[in-house]
Amino acid sequence: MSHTSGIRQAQKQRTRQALLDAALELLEGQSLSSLGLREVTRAVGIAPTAFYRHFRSVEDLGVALVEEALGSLHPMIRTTVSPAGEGEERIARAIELIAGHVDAHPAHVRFVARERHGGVRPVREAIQQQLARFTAEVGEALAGDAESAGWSQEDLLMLAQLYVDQMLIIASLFLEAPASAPEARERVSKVAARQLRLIHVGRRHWLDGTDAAGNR
Amino acid sequence: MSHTSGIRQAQKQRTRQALLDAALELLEGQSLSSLGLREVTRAVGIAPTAFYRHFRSVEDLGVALVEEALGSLHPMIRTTVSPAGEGEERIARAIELIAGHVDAHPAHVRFVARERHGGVRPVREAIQQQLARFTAEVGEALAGDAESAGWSQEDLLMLAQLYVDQMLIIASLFLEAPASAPEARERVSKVAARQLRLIHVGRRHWLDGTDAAGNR
DNA sequence: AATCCGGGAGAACAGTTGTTAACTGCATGG
DNA sequence: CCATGCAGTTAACAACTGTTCTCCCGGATT
Repeated sequence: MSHTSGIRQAQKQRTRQALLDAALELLEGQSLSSLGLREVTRAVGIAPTAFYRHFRSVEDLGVALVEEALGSLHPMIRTTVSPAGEGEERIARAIELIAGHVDAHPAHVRFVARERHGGVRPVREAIQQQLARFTAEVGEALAGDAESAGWSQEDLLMLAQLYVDQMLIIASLFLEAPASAPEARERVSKVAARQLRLIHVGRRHWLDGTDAAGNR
Repeated sequence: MSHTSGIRQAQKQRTRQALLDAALELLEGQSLSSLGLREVTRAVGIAPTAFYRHFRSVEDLGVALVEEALGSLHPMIRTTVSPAGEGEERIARAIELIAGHVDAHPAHVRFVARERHGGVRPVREAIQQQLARFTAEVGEALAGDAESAGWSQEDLLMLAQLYVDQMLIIASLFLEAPASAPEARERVSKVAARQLRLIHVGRRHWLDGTDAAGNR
């Protein structure tokens, strides 16, 4: 049996993390499919062969990066989508939250945006899977909302998907807006807010023409 | 002077096209940043050094691929977005058109989706530039629409951007839905239609709470 | 008919890559 | 306290990369 504690295990996880960090940094200028095993170990300062003690391949490392980038983001969903409040205020808070996350973890965001449609199948699928989880969670959160009364499960999920995709788009827009240019950031915020607002308006009037409303 | 015609020029453009085609095919399983010059020439059947007669680097070839993938798509915009008709019908036609395009040129679509956030700067920028053109064109087309009366230029552009992004999302969804599974395709069509419909509803009620409407 | 031009071939270069094998040192469990 | 396990090292491998220089040959130009 292997204890979870101990100097040995701790050191292992430390170099493992170093590999992840180094890879993430190297990935700012290239895609995962061109990231070399030796390149990563060189950046960390260990022998190339030591890589195999932690990952079977660079693909494997990529999948681990997906978990690191998106795995810890799930709790954030509930605390953002679900709380009540006026629509306009919720939109502003969501955008602020996205901008803050991009500022805090730009490399993670870039990685996800890049590898979502990237050349490495397992990584692509891991991301899709995480995003599907997000969609399901957002769907649940939306279901608890008063504005979702009368909505079919199908419609709720399509709206959730719309929101999740929009989050990614907004995040990648913030990523491209240099942190040193507050004007660009503000422009992105403005446009993103309007888009979310339009979706919100569409949501409010979604059932207007339905039989359930009686008119038509 | 170099004549535009002649056996010589024709043959050159032929191998150039062969390079583009081979690259596009190789890119189905990897990203551009990992595509090797030799890899491409090997697939075409010419010496590695001959590559330089056509492109200065793989990056250069990538930019050319962007032009090939998106350049010829601009005329399609007007003929899709602008023609009048009932909203529901326009949505169905747009989705059909996207599905058809993905079926006809899957590799091109995959390339754009992949390299839009990919690791090669010049290619990324070329794509962004083309998409910006699309946004402007869609914006113009929307401006001529009766439903856009009273809309500010800013709002029109944010809606256009929303549409363009949505087109890409839908296209990449079709790409992932195997052409051999009509059920998956149908599911994508259904969800995409609902999303476009919701955006359309939001568009119709966008100005509802505005002073221009007199109320509130 | 003679010349020129340029797409392509060939060889060679210095580096790089992933992966193997056999090793060393040290924290760990009995 | 000693034997074991395992993170990390060193050396070596065949294969591959982008790029340079030199050459060749056939269509184009005069």
